[in-house]
Amino acid sequence: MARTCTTRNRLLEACLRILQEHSYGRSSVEEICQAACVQKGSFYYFFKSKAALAVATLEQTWLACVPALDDAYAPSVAPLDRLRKHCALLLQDQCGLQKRTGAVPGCPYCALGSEIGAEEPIIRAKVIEIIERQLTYIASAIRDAQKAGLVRTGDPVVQARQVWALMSGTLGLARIENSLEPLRGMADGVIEFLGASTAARPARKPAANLIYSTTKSNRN
Amino acid sequence: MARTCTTRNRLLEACLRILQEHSYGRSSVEEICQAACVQKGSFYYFFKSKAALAVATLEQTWLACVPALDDAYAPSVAPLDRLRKHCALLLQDQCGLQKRTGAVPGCPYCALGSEIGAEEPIIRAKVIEIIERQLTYIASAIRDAQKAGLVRTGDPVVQARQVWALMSGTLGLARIENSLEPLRGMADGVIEFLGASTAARPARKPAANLIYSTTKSNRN
DNA sequence: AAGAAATTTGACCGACCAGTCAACTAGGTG
DNA sequence: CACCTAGTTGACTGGTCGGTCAAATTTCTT
Repeated sequence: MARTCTTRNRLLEACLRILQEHSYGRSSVEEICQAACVQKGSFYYFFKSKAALAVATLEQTWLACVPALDDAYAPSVAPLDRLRKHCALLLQDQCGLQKRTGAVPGCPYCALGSEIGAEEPIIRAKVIEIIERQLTYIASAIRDAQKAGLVRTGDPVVQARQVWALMSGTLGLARIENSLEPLRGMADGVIEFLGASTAARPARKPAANLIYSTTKSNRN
Repeated sequence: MARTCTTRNRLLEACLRILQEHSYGRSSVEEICQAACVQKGSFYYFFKSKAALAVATLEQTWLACVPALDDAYAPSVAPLDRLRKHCALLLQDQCGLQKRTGAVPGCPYCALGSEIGAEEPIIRAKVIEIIERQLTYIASAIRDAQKAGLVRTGDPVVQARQVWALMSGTLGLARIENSLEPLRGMADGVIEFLGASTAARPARKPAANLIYSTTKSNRN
């Protein structure tokens, strides 16, 4: 029971890696299989379709970055610093991916959701689900910041969606321009959007885990 | 000389229409030709490749929406109202497209740029070019708003890129969720991002032209 | 060892797709 | 009229892709 095979995980890893380089449409099952050293038949033993693999990859990618997010949004962190850390995580991750692949891939959830969400309902549903989870983090930080009187008032849920849009749009711009530059001002943009009275300087810490990176975990 | 054929324009129109419904990868030349009532051979008489058609379509789409943008950003309009009008235009346009196609397609430039910018340099270049043009409008309004003391200070170019990211991210969210709802708070979000002191109410006017709509112009 | 279950293999299929091409047509010009 | 050019046609090519399948192999269980 314990010793199950790595094939499925290799496919998930390869899928994320390839989705970061091409679009969904240009990422063929064949290519993913080759990258994972798996035969096509095995692929369809584990996944019902290409879209099903994408869904599983999105979920896995999310799970892999939860620890880093939990760390950034730890209650001991000042509310606005949580958002700063979130932005720093995104920058750091895109930076690592750029070094490895030569391209800034942006947010895989948004890329997939935007590209084929309309034609693959299961992918759209998963993307929306993950976005909702992200919004939970952001909204909670905003709520706490409001309670502490650090920012202007307003519906935290509405504001969270706008902060998310700002982040997502910035990642999109980074992807289109293939440049990390837009990401560098992202944290400040978020803070200023929230109307921080006189924001303290961000706490610069070497964050540990990356987001959106190909997972190294092997748990089945 | 004057009476040239409509084939090329029909292809541009059909291309935009189909790009609003599918992704680039799922939009086949065949399909576009059928929608335009044109044979494949004719297609390749006018365009070197599928990517070349996409580039021409982006440019044409941009040109078609310049008048509405010029109107929204007219010097006689108060700086912040220009941004409000811009947002209203986007909402109005997505609304019309939703009614016609049943889906909220988001921004075609971003969708294309994000999907295949990395693999089709000519498309990436055109998308970036159009984004730059949009930024010119936004930055100018921000500059004027700052001069009038309506908003907080800051580099207008940097702020324009962040405002653009907010708009683009909101459009992306609307596309993913297939809902106009995110767009409704977009103008307020932009204004609040800029830190408007005590912003006056937006001027609600029935704007004339749409953005991103299939062009009705027939000029060759 | 025997048998069952899980996993792997790679050939194969039908569909689709971007792009080509040589022949055809219509309209304008001299 | 002959001729030319811009535009049109649709069959065709070479390749790719998502997905299937029956058989082979490995692993687990008894």
